[in-house]
Amino acid sequence: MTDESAGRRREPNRFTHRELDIMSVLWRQGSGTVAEVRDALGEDVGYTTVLKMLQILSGKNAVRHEKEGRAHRYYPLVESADAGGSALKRVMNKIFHGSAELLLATLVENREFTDDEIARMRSILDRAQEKEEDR
Amino acid sequence: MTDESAGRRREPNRFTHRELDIMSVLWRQGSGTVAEVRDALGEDVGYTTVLKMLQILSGKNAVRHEKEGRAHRYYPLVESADAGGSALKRVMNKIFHGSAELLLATLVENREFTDDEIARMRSILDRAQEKEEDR
DNA sequence: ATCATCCTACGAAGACCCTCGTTGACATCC
DNA sequence: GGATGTCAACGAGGGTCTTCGTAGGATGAT
Repeated sequence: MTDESAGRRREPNRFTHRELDIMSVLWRQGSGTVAEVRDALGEDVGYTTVLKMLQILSGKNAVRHEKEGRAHRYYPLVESADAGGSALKRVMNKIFHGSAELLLATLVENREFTDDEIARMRSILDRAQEKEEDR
Repeated sequence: MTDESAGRRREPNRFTHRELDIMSVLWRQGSGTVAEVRDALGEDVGYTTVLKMLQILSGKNAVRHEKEGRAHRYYPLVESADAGGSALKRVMNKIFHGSAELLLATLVENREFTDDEIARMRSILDRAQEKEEDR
């Protein structure tokens, strides 16, 4: 049975659970060798497991690697903002009926923010509105 | 190999892709029989597939069902806000380094909002700030 | 040279996900 | 009564995901 007929999506920038763990490390740290990524994952994952995941991600063109000594250093090719945009879209559509407001409301309900954070979030909205008015 | 030792998460309110499709229908419509859910999914999915997914979701206590004539009517037990909160947390932590601001910025970058929408989002932030000041 | 260490590469094991075919129950229509 | 249609239940098939064992190459120490 093919992916398509099985109904599986091959959306761009979509990662499996473990792939996302790995990408998360690379986004945070900019790059990493297998050993570095493995250390950064708090969990107890085998060395070859991490290597395998990075090889799979290479196959998907989500990362690239360069030789560094005897090892390889991996760099993310997919931007976190792109992956995040896809993920947010999916969450917004499937769970929040396509409503960004509902999404934002849930976000602020589940965490407390400082005044500063709220101010910065407000200015993000201000900028979006200015852009809107320019059109 | 158990789930735990395999490193798989059994996080609450976490759904597979297809499960989320089904839950999404139930959240939108409040409830549904197998046939109704199947119709609501735009895609071409077999009847027994939808039934099976609903049975799986029952096993996870994500839905419950009542007899209705010869059929069963399914109701969501998990709230969409709960599932959304978990999903947002995961996206925020894995992709946006735990930054809600970065998340919001990506959200507004990927979609254009009307003045009204932005105003309502702003008032969501206002309310969050008031709550903060009360403490 | 020999050994230990660190690395990549390969492939298989097993859990998981999603699919649907088949069966049997029950109702309705002719 | 027999044919038809709708339904739940079960289970198997095949793809995906994640794991790691093993092999083999390179490097450095003894």
